[in-house]
Amino acid sequence: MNSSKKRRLQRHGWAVADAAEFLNLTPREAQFVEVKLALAAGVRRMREQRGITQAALAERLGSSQSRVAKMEAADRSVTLDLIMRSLLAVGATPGDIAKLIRRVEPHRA
Amino acid sequence: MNSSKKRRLQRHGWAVADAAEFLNLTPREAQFVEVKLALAAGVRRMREQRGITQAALAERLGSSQSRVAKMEAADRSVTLDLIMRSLLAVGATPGDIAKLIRRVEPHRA
DNA sequence: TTGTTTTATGTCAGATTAGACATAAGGCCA
DNA sequence: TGGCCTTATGTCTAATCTGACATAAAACAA
Repeated sequence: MNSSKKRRLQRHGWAVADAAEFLNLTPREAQFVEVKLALAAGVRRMREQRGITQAALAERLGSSQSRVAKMEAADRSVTLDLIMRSLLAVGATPGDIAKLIRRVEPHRA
Repeated sequence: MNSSKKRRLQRHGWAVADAAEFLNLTPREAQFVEVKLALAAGVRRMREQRGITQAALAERLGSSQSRVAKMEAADRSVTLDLIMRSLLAVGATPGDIAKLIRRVEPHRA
């Protein structure tokens, strides 16, 4: 991980970690973060595919553009609830969502 | 839905609805609630399968028995975040979680 | 370049959820 | 019946998250 991204993440409260660094977190927490990242990335991808701006999505959600930006960045201040609502708001089906989650690497037992 | 359950849900702040009644909620909100219910039910099922008590799960989560009870009831005061962490805490894999979500009925477009 | 649109970041007050605790209720066994 | 274990419900305060706003940065045209 490059150090500027690292600093940015740390500013937002993440225990910065990838691959080996994930050892800072418990395996379960690391997995949780991965799920969150995967779903947030799904929101961005589907939103862009549909040509919807963050502001437009925010309006559908009754939220704000800044929050959508933070959500897509999987900022610590964003709950899975908002991410899930966003997925549904961009038209993701349960099947789409399931697919995003299934791709997350299971952690070694 | 029987009326006692209905009353119980209403006490907890849910706009009570199933099938036709879901028309109270926007389709997206109804879908969100269904996802939440499905995942919460998954926690209960997997926890029971493994013979773990709510108190034991709470300890793994650094939470309390009462919160786990509310979570399994998909109480309004419980976020998807806690439900997701719980699934991982009872050993659900991303595949397991994906399966729970995929079963949710997509709402008619 | 300049202007326009979109996205990113920072902050805040108000709303919501958190874990904790007490206690009721249910289930089970002797 | 009486204990014992487990789950359910209600209620606190502290912690966290929310939408909103301002503004910076980036992306893209003209």
